[in-house]
Amino acid sequence: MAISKPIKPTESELEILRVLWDKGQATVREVHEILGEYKDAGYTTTLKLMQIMFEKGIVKRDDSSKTHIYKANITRENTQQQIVGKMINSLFGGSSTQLVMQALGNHAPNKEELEEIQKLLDNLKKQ
Amino acid sequence: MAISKPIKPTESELEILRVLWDKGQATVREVHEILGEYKDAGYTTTLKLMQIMFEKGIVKRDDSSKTHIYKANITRENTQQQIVGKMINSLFGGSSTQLVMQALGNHAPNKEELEEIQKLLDNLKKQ
DNA sequence: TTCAGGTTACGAATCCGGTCGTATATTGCT
DNA sequence: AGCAATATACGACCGGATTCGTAACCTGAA
Repeated sequence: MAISKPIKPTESELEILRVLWDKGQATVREVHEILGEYKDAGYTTTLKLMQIMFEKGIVKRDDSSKTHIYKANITRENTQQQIVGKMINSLFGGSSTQLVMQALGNHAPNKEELEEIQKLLDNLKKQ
Repeated sequence: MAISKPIKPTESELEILRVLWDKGQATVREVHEILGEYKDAGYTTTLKLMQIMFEKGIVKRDDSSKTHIYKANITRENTQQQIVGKMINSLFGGSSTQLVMQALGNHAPNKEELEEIQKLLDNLKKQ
């Protein structure tokens, strides 16, 4: 397994990544309009952000036509793992269980989700 | 229950808070030396940070003697909740279950912890 | 009293994320 | 060709976080 550098997207970058992950790919305008539903920043702000993300290697883009098409260059799963891992260390003293208890305690899941977690738990017990 | 303002400690502030939470209280020097085990910043940097945290109300202090004694002014639990809640929304589309699966999948807990989680799960199922 | 060591206070420099204005290029239409 | 619409590129600014140098202030020991 290759060692992945500690990518640390900022808050704004995460918002953009979410759009890219959901849609698979998108132009600056598409991203900007989706973000615009709950946030108001100028178009060039979104553009600049995505350009910087490109320089950082967080996204890739197809610039063969005038309107560039962007895609995420890091996976949702990896990013989640990075961030959750760091949080477990910095906030929960390295105990994933503490985090799980917190999350379940304050955001109770529904029946189906409970089942899902139960299944995973059963699997872990077997090992 | 009083509405708690959205306190958002920075990364550095969290490091300091962790020391304060663990020890209950500490002087600037104590905090600085503990942080120094894995980080090197000048003493006055730590001091300034803690002074700013005091102004923000994140910590309180007893300045009756020359060497001030600091304590956290927000609880670990509240802070965890804040941050985990935000992460669930921004990274897991509002699904705490997704976060739980992530955490358990990548940081497998031991037997005792599994039991603990199982207990909580059973409780949630009853509701 | 005097001085050395440790402590707080404070201002300034720097860095980085986020924001935007403006210039420049490309494209399609008339 | 000329124009309007839309894109990208780029530099500048703002604010907050972080860092540190220096001054001012105790306090205990010699």
